[in-house]
Amino acid sequence: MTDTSWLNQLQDNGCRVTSARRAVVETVQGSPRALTPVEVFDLARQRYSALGLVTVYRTLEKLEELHLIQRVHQPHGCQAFISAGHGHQHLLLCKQCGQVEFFDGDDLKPLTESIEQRTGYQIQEHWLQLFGLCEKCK
Amino acid sequence: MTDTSWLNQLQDNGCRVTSARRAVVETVQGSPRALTPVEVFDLARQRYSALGLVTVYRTLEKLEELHLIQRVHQPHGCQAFISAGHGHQHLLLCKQCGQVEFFDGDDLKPLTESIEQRTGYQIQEHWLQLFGLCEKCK
DNA sequence: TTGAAATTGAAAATCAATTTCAATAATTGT
DNA sequence: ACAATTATTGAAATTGATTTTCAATTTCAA
Ligand SMILES: [Mn+2]
Ligand SMILES: [Mn+2]
Ligand SMILES: [Zn+2]
Ligand SMILES: [Zn+2]
Repeated sequence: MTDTSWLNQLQDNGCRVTSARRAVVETVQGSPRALTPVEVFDLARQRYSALGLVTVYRTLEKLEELHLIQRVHQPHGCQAFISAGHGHQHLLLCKQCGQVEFFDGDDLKPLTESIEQRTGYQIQEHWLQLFGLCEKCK
Repeated sequence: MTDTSWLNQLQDNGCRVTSARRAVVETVQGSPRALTPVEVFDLARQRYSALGLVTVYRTLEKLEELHLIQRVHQPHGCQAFISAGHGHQHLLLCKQCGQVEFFDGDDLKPLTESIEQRTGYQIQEHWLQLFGLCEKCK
């Protein structure tokens, strides 16, 4: 996913390419950790100083609709966003520095089937998130 | 966990037993689904009509401190609370009616060890949540 | 180049959550 | 039972995040 590609996808969905959007897109796309709207605002203004916070909210909303970013839920808050993972992936977060990694290969089928039998529920989705310390922080 | 026990635990931690707290405790404790502060407010006022929303927030805060309730994160929002699970348990939520069940017996050790090797992270915690349809709703 | 349509940021409005505070209610010691 | 002490209360004000409104500007297809 390159910078151009995010802007292209916006364009393909009837959006116009503007300086404000470029600044937001470049900021969020390059971040190794999840950013809140205000953090995006502060960082993106270094690229385009006339940027308004409202446009940050509006752009994040569009990027989330297109599944280019995703919301990250954490004990401290659930307002931050990160570049979306690809396919079936889950998040691994460093509790120290906030660095985000994606992983895949989790197999929850045995677990969910056993729980379906025990509870009578039909399981459709799961949320899985790991927390720990990254190589630098541990 | 009976009603008395929650109020006793509050009392043991230096809190007084009041009508307002009784109403909030009885409401949250008896709920099969997660409730937001405003939902607690509306339901608890049927028991004690003079209740204030501020007291709901304050009581929920205390109950969470004592680990008697826990916050439930969902796609639509992360403000709701439910009676806490016991020991190492995770949530199973009905997407239709919101009914909450707890389950245990998940074994993520093989997965986390493999991810520790792949990523160099030291994994400390995990969040797991299942979504689906309960017996009645499916 | 032109003009329609999307986008912008400032300001106002909304909504959830917290703080302040004087009045009230629960406990403690008598 | 009865004060005296202290926690608790709800109303109102405040804060902080997000959304809406709107007139001015910018983008882009023709
Ligand atoms: Mn998975
Ligand atoms: Mn587990
Ligand atoms: Zn780290
Ligand atoms: Zn259900």
